[in-house]
Amino acid sequence: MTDAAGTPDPTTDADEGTLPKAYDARAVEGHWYRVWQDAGVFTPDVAAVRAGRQKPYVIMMPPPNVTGSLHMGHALFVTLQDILIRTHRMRGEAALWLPGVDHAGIATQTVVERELKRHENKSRHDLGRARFLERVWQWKEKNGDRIVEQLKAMGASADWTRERFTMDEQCNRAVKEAFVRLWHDGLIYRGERLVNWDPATGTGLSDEEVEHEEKDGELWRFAYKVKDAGPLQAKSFASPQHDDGRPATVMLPADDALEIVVATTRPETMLGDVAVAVHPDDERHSALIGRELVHPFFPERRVVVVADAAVDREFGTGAVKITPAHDPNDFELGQRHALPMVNIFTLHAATNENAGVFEGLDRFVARKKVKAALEQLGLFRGTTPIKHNVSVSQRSGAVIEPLLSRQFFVKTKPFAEKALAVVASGETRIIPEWWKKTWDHFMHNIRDWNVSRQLWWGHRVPVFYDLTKLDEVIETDANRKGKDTAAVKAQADGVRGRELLRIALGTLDDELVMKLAVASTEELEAKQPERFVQEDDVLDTWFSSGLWPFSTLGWPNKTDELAAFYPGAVLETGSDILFFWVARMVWLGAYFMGSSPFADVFLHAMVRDGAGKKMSKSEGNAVDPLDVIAGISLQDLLAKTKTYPVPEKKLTAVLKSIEKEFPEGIPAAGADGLRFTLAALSAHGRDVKLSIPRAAGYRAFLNKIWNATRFVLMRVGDAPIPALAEVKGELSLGDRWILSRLQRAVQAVSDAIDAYRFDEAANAHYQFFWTELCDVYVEVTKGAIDKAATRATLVHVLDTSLRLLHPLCPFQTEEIWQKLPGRDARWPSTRFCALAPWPTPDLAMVDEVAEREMQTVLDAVTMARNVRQESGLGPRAPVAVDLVTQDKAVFEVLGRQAELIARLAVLSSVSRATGAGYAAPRLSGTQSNGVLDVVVHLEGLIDVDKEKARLQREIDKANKDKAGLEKRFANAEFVAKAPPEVVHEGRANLRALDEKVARLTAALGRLS
RNA sequence: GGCCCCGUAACUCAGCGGUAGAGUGACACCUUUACACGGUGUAGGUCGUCGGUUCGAAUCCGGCCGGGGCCA
Repeated sequence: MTDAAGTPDPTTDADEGTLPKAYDARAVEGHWYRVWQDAGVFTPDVAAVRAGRQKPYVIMMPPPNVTGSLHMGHALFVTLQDILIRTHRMRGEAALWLPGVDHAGIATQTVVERELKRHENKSRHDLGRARFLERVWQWKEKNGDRIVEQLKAMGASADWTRERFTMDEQCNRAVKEAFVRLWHDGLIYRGERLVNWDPATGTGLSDEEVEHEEKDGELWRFAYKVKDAGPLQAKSFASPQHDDGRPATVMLPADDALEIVVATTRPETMLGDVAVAVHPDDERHSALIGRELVHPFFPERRVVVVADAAVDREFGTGAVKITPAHDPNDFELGQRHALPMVNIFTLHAATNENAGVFEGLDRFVARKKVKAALEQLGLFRGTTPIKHNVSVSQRSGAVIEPLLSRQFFVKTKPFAEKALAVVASGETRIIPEWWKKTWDHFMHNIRDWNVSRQLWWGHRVPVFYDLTKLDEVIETDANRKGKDTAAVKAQADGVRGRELLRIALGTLDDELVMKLAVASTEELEAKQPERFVQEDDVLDTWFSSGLWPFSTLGWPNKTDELAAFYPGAVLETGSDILFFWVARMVWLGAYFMGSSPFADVFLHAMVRDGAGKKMSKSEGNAVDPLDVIAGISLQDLLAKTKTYPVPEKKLTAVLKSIEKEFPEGIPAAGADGLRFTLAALSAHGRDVKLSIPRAAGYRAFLNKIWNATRFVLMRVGDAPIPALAEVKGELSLGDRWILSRLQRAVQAVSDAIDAYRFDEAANAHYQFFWTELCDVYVEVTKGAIDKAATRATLVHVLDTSLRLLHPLCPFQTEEIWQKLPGRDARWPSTRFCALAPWPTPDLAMVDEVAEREMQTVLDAVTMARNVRQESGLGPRAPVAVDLVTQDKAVFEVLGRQAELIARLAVLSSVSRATGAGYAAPRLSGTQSNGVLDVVVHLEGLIDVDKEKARLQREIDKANKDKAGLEKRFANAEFVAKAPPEVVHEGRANLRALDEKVARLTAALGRLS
C-alpha cells in the first residue's frame, strides 16, 4: 500500500484491514507530517480568498527566538493554535498559520559573544561590527532550523512556504518604512533621558524589560553639614587611590555644626548629589530650606536644600539626597528645580572622572569605599535594615543603573489611546476577559518607549547624520554654551567629519541633534559616505515584532496576501508578553493598517512543573516536551538535568525531587498524547501544571481509540457499508442512541473550541468516546454486528469522532481515518482527514426518546451488575433477574430490550413484572432507582449476610438523600419562591427516593 | 503600595446559584473472542476560613489565612 505521496506507509502490515495491537506514534508522526506538507495541506489559497470563494482564518505564530529550543511554553502554544487552525481548515476556510523566527537582539548577541569568548577568547570589539555580524548570521544559519524542526515534531500545521525571519530582507524593509514614517509624523524623537541601563550587556532597555525584585538592603544615613555653620576643620579618610594607606584630607565644618541627615540605599550615588530635598511642610527641616550644604568630597559644588511636595516625610529621615543623573524620581525633581546633573558612572557602571578620588571603581566597590570614607569623616549617622525593590535586567540579571543617555523614543500616548479604544469598542476582544483591566492600566500609565539599543545585532536605526550641517550646528551650540565645548575644541584641533560628529553627538542639545538627522529608507551612507553617517544603534527587537502581522504579508507593498490575510482572527500567546508584543502589534497595526491586527487575543496560562514552579533550566525543573513525546528513563533524565545550568548548591536537591516526581522516568506519550494533555490542562485562569500521571491517562485514551478502530476493522469486514441515509428505517435503539449522543458531542467540542475552552473540548471528546462509544455502544454492537444498519452506524460514528478529534490529535486520527472501511466511497474528494469536513451537529439525529429508553436499559444493567458483584457472585455465574416496574413506558422498553440487557449484564434470563401482584423470591438481591426494581434470583448462590449489609447501605444512602430534600421542603418559602420546575423536580426525586427506600426495606425484610 | 488569578476527593484539575464531577491513584472481582495503556463494581470530599446576600451558596458579596502573577 502506498500513500498519496507515493512513499511506503510504515504502519500498514501485511494483512489488509488490521492494525498492529498498539499504536506506534514515532513511525506515524514523521510520516504523516511529510505527506501533509508535500501535499500543500498547510498552504491556503490566496486567490480563493481574493475571489471571495473562501473565508480567511489567520493566526500569526509568535516567532520563537532563534537562540531557543523547544520548551513547554512552545508546546502549549503550538497545541492550542494548531487546534484552532486545523478546526477552521476543516471547516473549509483558508487557514493561514504564518510561522517564523525572531532575531531576539540581546539574547542572540549575548549567546554569540559567549561562544566567541569561549572558543577564541575574543570580544565582539576584537572582530569589529561587520565581522561580528557575519558570525551571528552563521550562528543563526546553523541553529535557526532546530526550533522549526521541533515545532514540526509537535504537528504544527503552519505554512512553512511563508516562513519569515524578523531580520530578513522583507522585514527589514518594513522596519525601515515604519520607522521613517513615524519619524516624519513626529512620533519618534531622539532625546537625552534617564534610561534603564543594563551594564552587563551595555545597552539601554525599555521599561518592560526591567523586573523588580524585592531584596534585603539597608537604609544608610549620613549627614551633610550646613555651609558657614561653623569653622572649617581638616579631616582625613583612607583614599581609595592610595593603596599605601596615605589619607586624603578635606575641610569640613566643625563636628557640632548644623547638619541635615539623609537616608539612602545607594550611598555611592552621593558622589553625584546636587541637592537635598525636604517636604515644604516638614517643621523638622523647614529652617534649612534654601541653605547651602557642604559636599564632603566636592567642596566647590553647590548643594542646596530644596522644598518639594513629592518628598515622603515618613520615609527615612524625611530628607532625601538628590542625584538627578542616577534616579528617575531625582531626575524629575531635578527638572522641577533646575538642578544640574552630575553623571558619575561609565556605561559599565564604574565610577567616572566626576567621582574625583573615587574614580574607576565598580559601583558596588565604590559603595563600600564611600561608606568607609563617610564613617572616617564622622558623618555616618546609623543604618536600618530595609526590604526594597531592586530593578534587574530581564535579559542579563544585572542590577539596572538609571543612566542619562541619548536614545530614540516612540511617543506612546497616541498609540495607547488607540489601543484602549480598540479594546473598549470590541474591535479586539481579550480573552480571558479579566486581562482587559490590566491592558487598560498599562495603557494609561505607559511612558515613552525607548526603541534604541546599543547593540550590533538588530535592525540598524535608519537615521543618518548630515555632515554638511555639522559646522553650523556646532556653532549654534557654541553660541549657547560658550566656546569651550568639546566639539569646538576638537574643531580647533583639526578634527573633522565622522570623528567630529561622534564628539558633537555626545554634547549637543537634543534639538540640534535633530537638525543633523535625516530619516530614510534609502542606504544614504552607502551612496554618499562623504556626507551621511548612519546611526550606530539598532532597534528594539519588539519594534520589528510589532510589525509582524503585516510585515510578514509583504507590507509596505500592497500585496494580495496583505489584502487577503489582514487582519487576522486571533493572536494566541502567553500572558507574559501581552505588553511586549501584543500591545506593540496593536499600536503599529492600528497606525499603519488602520485596524487592529486581530479580532481576538487569547492569552494562555504559564506552564509550570508538578510543584507549581515556573519551569526553567537553571532551576532544573524544565521538562523537555520532546522527552514527553518520546519518553525518557529516569537515568537519562537525571543525566540530562546535570547538563543544565543548575547552581552547584541546588543540584542534589533538584535531582532528588526529579527522582521523586518521575520514579519511572517519563513514559512516551507521543506528540498527540502531549497535545491532548496540554489541551485538557489548559483551563482559563489557571497555570498549566504538567502532570505526568495525567498524560499517561490520556495516552491510554489514544490507545483506546486505536483499539476501538481495530475492533471495527476486524469485525465490520469487507462487505460494503451502506450510507447512513439508506438504513434510516432499520436503526436499533442503540444505533439511534449513539447517533444522538454523537450530535451532542460534536456540538460540545465545536462550541468549546470556538470559546477557546480547549479543556472542555478534550473532556467532551474523552467522555463521549470512552464511556459512550466504547463502554456502551461497541458492547451493544457485539450482538448486532451482522446488521447493515449497525455497521453503518458504527463506521459513521467512528469516522465522525475521528474528524472531531483531528485538531487535537492530528497524527493518530489521520493514520486511522485513512484505513476506515469505505473511506474512499464516503469521501471521494478528500484525501486527508486533515482536509475532511469538520463535523456539524445534525439536529434531526438528536433523539430524546432513544436517550431516555437507553438510560432505562443502562440503569437496569448497572443495577443488575451491582447486585451481582456486591453479593459475591462470579462474573459468569448464571443468574435470573426480574425487572419490576409500574411505569408503563419503562415496562415496554424493558420488553423490547430484554435481550440486550441480558447480554450486557450477563444474565441467564430476564422476566418483567408490573408491581401489582409481584412477589419476589425470598432469597434474592434487590436494587431500585425508585421507578425500576431489579430483583436478582439468588437461590443457592447467595451470601445472605453480605446481601443484607449491602441493602442496608443502599437504604442509608437513600435516606440521607431524602433527608436533604425534605429539609428543603420543610421551608415553606422554598415552595413559594423557588422556580416551579425546581420544586417539581424536587418532588419527583423525593417520591422516587420514598419508593426506593420502601422497596429496599421490603427486600431486606424478606431476607430475615 | 495598587491590580489580577488560584485554594474542591490521596494527587492533577473541571464545575461557578438548585441534592458535589473527571483523570490518575486505592480496594475487590475478572486473562469476556478491540484494548490489562483493558472490563465490572466499591470506597473516598464539613468545596481554605469567618461573616453577609438568598427559599437555597462550592458557586454571588465582604473580611481573614495560604499560594502565584502583573504593575509601581
